[in-house]
Formats: sequence, structure tokens, C-alpha cells
Amino acid sequence: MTSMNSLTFDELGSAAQRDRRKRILDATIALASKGGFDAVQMRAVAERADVALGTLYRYFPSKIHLLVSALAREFEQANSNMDRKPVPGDTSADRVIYVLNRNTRALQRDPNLTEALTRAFMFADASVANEIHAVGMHVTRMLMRAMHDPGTPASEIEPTEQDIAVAKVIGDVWLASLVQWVTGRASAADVSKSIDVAVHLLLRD
Amino acid sequence: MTSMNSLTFDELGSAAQRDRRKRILDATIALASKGGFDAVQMRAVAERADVALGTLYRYFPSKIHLLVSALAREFEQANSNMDRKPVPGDTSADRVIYVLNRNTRALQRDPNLTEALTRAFMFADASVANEIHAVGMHVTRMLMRAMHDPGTPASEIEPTEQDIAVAKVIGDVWLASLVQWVTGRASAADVSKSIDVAVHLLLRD
DNA sequence: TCTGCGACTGGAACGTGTTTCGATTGTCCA
DNA sequence: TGGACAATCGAAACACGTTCCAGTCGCAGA
Repeated sequence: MTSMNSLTFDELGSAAQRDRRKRILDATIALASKGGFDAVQMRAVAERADVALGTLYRYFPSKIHLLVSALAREFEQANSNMDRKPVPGDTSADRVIYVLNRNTRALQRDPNLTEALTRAFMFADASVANEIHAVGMHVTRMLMRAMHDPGTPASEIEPTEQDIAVAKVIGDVWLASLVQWVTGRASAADVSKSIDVAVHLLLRD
Repeated sequence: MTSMNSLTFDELGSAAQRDRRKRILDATIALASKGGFDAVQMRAVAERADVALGTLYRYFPSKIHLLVSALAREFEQANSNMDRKPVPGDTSADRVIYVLNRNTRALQRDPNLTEALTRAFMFADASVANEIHAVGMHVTRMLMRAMHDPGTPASEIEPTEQDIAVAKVIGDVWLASLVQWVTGRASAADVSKSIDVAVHLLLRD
């Protein structure tokens, strides 16, 4: 049933297993941060996490699953950090731009890590649907919170069709820009500009 | 100098070489069409194109270069097909939607091929910049022609900053939608809807 | 026609993602 | 405590992208 999915935190029975999972993701992030996608070698991850190669594959059925799961964990952390304060800005557009730029800068601070995670995300195929979906939810949630009044608890927002459509387009543009930045086809300024343009075109209020 | 780029059609001296290049790209398309990204195996391409493995690598320095070059050739052909007739539709938005839907349907008719080409495009790194750029130009050109009056020769259009920004966003959304379709995260209808939404939000005239 | 040189061939070899499997360890139930 | 069963380990093996090399071919210039 779950044979082709990564083992999630909650599915893991024992503390030792949750710890193994954490060690694996930590090792993944560390290696990615040091040398990007290519440096995340399965043997290296296993060794650094102090786990056998076969075990690594039991927890994450492929390198892509592993990296996308790491991305999901990063987004989750970022989201819960942001939940602590209301988003500054007077308009939807301002707040969305603020949030995206803030996250973009955070990503750009660790280019190797971002390259690794982004490339994995883009290369993922249908078998990674669950992990990808988790990432998508985090992004949508972040944008929804920014689009609505500051201080609104995320759980109480009920987005309109239009909201969702707009968030989807903005998310797409953000991701496409990041991909271009990661692959050296766009500068950091270009990414910022793209977001600005897209948000202002989409959220003229 | 050109050591890390694919050999382009014009760079090739002899007819035999141009023919080799064509055979390689044909073999690539055929294999991709049959089994997608994974089926495009370098040994298989070489064998089918009746070329030694080393020669294949002399023409295209990696599998990604190969597939992105194939994508560029496909777009080039599609573009020159479309140049034969004016784009139907009364408004920019209508014409852009028409063109994108037409191309989307064409891509969806061969899901394996589309999967192979899209994934390669998304996975490409900085070393594939030239090939990627070629693809980008074809897409931009296609959108520019659709945004302006039907019948205008592509060479005579002088796009404004705004035009370019809008085309960029639309291109990003189109690509992101295709990626989602390829990976089973969006249906054909979803792709169509995304394009509709993005174009109507961006080209309200 | 002969010569030299770059292109091409066939095939071996290497690296890394992935699979497999027998031996060992940990855990939980009787 | 003892035993069963799953999880983990250690290590070999496989697949495919990529590199390398020695030999052959084709062709332009002498």
C-alpha cells in the first residue's frame, strides 16, 4: 500500500525510527547545502545518517522522494516560523510580495541547497505525487495567509475560487523563476522582478 | 569553445554530418514517443541512429542536451507551421489562448514524448543555457505573434516592456501547467483552465 | 595517387542510483 | 525468559549515463 511512498513522520512507530528519519533528512540537507544535487549521493547520505543503504531506501524509495521530502520539511518549518507574526503590508499585493521575497532571499542564502531541492521538485514524476502535494499545500497556505488580512489564523480563511486561481498562478511563476535562478538563467534581481510583475498584474486592488 | 554545446545544424560541415544529426534527433523523438524519458537511453539512441556512442556524445554532450535540442526542433517546426496562417481570434487574449491550447493539445496527443521533453527541459542546468534559450525564443515568438494583430509578420512586431513581461508570465504558467500534467498532478482540463485564468487575468483589454 | 588528419567505430571501463539477499539485531508477545 | 517476526545491516550486483581509447575510415591538400 504505502510501498512506493516515503515513510512519513507519523507513520513511524518507534522513537528510534523517527530519529532515523530525522538523521536521514538532516544528512540530506547537509550534503545538499555543501554540494547541491550531485553531492546528495545515496551512499553518502546513508553513511552520514549512520544507516544502511537498504534502510535509506526503505524510508525513501528514491533520491527524488528523499529530496522532495526534505523540501517539504523545510517549508513546514518556514511556515510555522511565519505563523508567529502577522504579515506586514497594507494590500494583498504588498503582503504577497513581502512573503515571497522573504522566502526567496532565504532560499538564495543557500544556493546549493536550493538547487538540490528545486531540481528534485522539478524532476519528480507521478510516483512522488504525495510528497509534491505536501509541498504545494505549504505554498498555497503561505500565499493564502498573505492575501488575506494580517493576523487572520490560517485555519479560518475561506478562499474564493478567484483567490485560489491567483495563488496558483503566482506559485507557478515563483517556482519557474526559482528554477531559472537555480539554473543560472536569471539573477536574484530577475526573480524579484518577476514576482513583482506577476503579483501586480494579478492583484490590482 | 563550443566544446560544451550541442552541435547545431548550421555548424555541421558536411551533408553526412547534418544527416547524422537528423538521424540522432529522429531516434530520440521515436524512443521518447514510445517510452518517455526513461526509454531515451543513450545506447539505444546511438544504435537506432546507426551511430557510435562516442559520436552521439560528440554531437550532444549529454542526454539533457539531446532532449532539449529535440524540443527546440519540435518547437521550430510547430512555429513554422503556424506562420502559414494568421491567428484567429478578436482579442489578444483570445488569440493567445487559441495558440496555447492548440499547442497543448498537440503535446497531449503524445504524452510520452511530452513527458520526456518537459522533464529534460526542467532538469537542465546552466550548461544547457544555449539550447534552453533557443526554446524560450520560440515560445516568446509564438506568444508575441498571437498578442498582436493577426497577419502581422513576426519580424515586424516590436513588443513593449509590458508585452514581454506578460508573455514571460504566461510562458511560465504554461510550462508549470505542462509539468503538472506530465507528472499526473493536473488533468488536460486543468491545463486548459490554468491558461484561461492566467491569460484573462493578464490580458484584460 | 599518396599522405595526413580529423571524424567515426566498437567496446571496455567507471560512477552513482537502485535492487537484492543472507546475516544480525531489536521488539513484542506468550 | 524464550521465540517469532520485522527492521536493519553489510555487501555484492545490476543499469544506465558518461568517459576513454585504439583502430579504421573519408577526404582535402600536396
